[in-house]
Amino acid sequence: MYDEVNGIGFDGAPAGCGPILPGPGGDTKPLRQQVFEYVRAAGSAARADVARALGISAGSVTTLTSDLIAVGLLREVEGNPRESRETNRGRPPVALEVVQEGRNVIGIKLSDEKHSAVLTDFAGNTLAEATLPTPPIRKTEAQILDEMGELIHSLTASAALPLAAVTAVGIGLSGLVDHDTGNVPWSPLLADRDVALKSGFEARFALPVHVDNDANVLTLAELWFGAGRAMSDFAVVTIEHGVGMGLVLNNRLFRGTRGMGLELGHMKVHLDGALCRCGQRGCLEAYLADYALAREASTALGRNARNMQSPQALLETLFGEAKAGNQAARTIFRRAGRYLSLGLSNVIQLFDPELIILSGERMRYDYLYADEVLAEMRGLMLADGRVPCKVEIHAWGDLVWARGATALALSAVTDAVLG
Amino acid sequence: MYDEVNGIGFDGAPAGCGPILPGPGGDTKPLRQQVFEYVRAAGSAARADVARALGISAGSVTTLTSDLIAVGLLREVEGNPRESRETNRGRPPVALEVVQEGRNVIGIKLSDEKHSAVLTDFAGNTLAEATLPTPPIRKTEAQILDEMGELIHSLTASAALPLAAVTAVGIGLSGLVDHDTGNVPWSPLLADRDVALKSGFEARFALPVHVDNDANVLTLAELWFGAGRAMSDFAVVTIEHGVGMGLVLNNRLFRGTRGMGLELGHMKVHLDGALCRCGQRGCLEAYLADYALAREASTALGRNARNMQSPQALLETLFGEAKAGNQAARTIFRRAGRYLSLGLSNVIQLFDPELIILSGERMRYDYLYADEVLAEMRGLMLADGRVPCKVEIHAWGDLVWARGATALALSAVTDAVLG
DNA sequence: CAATTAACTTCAGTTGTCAAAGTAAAATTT
DNA sequence: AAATTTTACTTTGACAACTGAAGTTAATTG
Repeated sequence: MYDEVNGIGFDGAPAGCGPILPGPGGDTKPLRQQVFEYVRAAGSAARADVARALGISAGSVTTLTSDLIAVGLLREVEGNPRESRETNRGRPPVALEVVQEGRNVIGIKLSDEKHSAVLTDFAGNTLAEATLPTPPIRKTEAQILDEMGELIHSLTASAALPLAAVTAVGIGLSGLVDHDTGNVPWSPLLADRDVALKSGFEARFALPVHVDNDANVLTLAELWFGAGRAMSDFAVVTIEHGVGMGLVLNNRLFRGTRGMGLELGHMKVHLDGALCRCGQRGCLEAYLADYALAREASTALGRNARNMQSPQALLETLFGEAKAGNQAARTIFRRAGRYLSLGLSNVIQLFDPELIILSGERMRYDYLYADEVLAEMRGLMLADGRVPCKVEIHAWGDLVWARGATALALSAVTDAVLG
Repeated sequence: MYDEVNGIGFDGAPAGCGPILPGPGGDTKPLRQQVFEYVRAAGSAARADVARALGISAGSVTTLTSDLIAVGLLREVEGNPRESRETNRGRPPVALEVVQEGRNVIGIKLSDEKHSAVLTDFAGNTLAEATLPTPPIRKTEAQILDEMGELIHSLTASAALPLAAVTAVGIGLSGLVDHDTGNVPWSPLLADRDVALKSGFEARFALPVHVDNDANVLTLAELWFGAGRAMSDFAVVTIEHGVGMGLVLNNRLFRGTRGMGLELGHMKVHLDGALCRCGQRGCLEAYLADYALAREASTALGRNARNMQSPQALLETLFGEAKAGNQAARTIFRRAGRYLSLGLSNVIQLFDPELIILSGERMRYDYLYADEVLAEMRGLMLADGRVPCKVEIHAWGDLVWARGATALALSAVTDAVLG
């Protein structure tokens, strides 16, 4: 267990030095795809803009775009050229845009009380939205597939599109989700373990599907449609029934090296601390998630186990009491806030992102994100010589999560069509 | 502070969707450099090996290698072809190797009691080693430069090389180090803040220099010369005077998005916990670093402030007592061990690496890495559906850290020569 | 109106890469 | 000993991607 100083591996065989890289080099996207993605990201862009942005010659852009136009992926925009440009001189640019018709995708966010879904076109425009209330019980794979079937049906109906017009589907749900295989080893929404959601879905609907953790899906929403679009590195922290996290490194979603990291909710913040629903002690979630607050609430509000309300309602009551000045209730939120500060400071200390986005329904309890909490968070960091990390609160609803799930499908379809 | 559901940015202007990527696309190294680096990584390799490994045609390899040979970066190896191959048939391969002469680099690891340095050639072979004892006091920039001057002199002298034969220098030291600018906002080794070490060094020695945090430098040692060579993602945790961490993601050192992340030592593991030398409370370091153990040691051993030994000696005494069965001493190590478990489980929970390497002088106190600690660490993780992360102990000496610093210089020189 | 400016197109030329054919050097078989 | 097989390497022609320069188009400006 204990290697000597200058042990094996450093002065052993003269087998060269430097990292041993596997297979062929990096994964740069082909220029054709870069052009397409630039145009989609910009909404619309002239060929000259593309050339400048990607640093390639104007000639190349002509070749690439004429190909993309021929294949029906891009088209020239009629009218209003040179809309908001500083100079009005010279030949007016011809804007290009994505042909959004024909390739539509669906994004679904599964929750315990209601599911949400969005249908968008290939340019990311929302065509239809749908929600479906659902009993807050753990479900079988068949039940979840039924519910998703309903959502898909109501989306296609309200957009007046046949199912065949949908190219791919993205799904986000909480729990441990293996994005690569589409398996769900464990989820609070599902009664069974190790559900092969991807293959089950594809067998049922004959549609390619991509599954991911809900925190990742929300992070994609920020990366594709929100504040993260212009930012190469940021973190998203969600507080809902549990505590989740998503991370973007170098403009790409980081999923952990083996596909399932970033379990912020189960980061330990106290040795032998509060009991978490995962069975361990001292998890951040055990101080912050709604069940953690709820179990303290029943003590603070003097309610016994018999006249128990739903955790949801209990929290609302607790929040009301705290607002009204109930000291016991206040301290519950106060402590949760301090643990949130601690968790966030650890995220910054370890990942050093440009921005942290706080999200989730629970962010409505403003005790949690009071300026006090943010100040405390900054106090818990080594500030030496670093620009303080920005923090934003985005208490967006489930439809934004569903939107993020479309990004999952959108990028997969893009890769498939342009690869 | 509170944005409405479906707030700004998600349904605002129709400005397209998807990440807005900056400048031109990804950073794939040119094939010529890939060939060179493959040969260096392999120690020596035939053209056919290169073709197979990089997945390019034999013709391309001929072109690229003949160019690299012409420029004097590679050469054919005389004699012993086909050394250890399964088949002996066919035309024997001609091995290629890096021309190691002519481009030498120096790596320096600065510490508080002794500095270490290594001189290597362009193939990473050690040509000379040097160490320099130094008083354990904070020094000015001039003093540190003087000391490095001594090291450089003794290295070049013992390798019988002129200073002009050294192409670049890498330096690793503890503290906050900005790798990009070469500034040191704070270091326990330096009396001043915001020392511009890179520019000071280059002004004095007229040699390009690259500075980094010592944990990063050790991580590079593992990536270039050690266990991490064949691994794309791993973490290194060091316990010395403080607690440090390095992380490799996708075969590359991850420095945090703004160049200074990964402060594992100041990850908070306890709200309002033990006082850390950074002035805050509850840092991991405050339970694990030698000063943390030392301050408990003086209590446990019944020594008062007057007959204080050096922290180093105090720790040795404490370790001896614990080995001998002193319960108070044992509990000190025991608790430190539990906090180590906690810190490691958090690293795994967040980054999900393939391997964690524990390193640093303090790893000799086997209480810290007893199987008990590792078992405890595993107990603190969500194990669901994941392969447990391997843990290795590498208690290597400072010369290995210095070796890692050469990697800093080596990769910079390689990029410069082959870009 | 011509001059200017900027967007876009065309096209010859360079570069990087491959596939296939050819050459080289060994072991193995006949 | 000669022929065959096997593997390594080189050469060559072809192709695709991209550039840079020249040319075309479409607007504004004076």
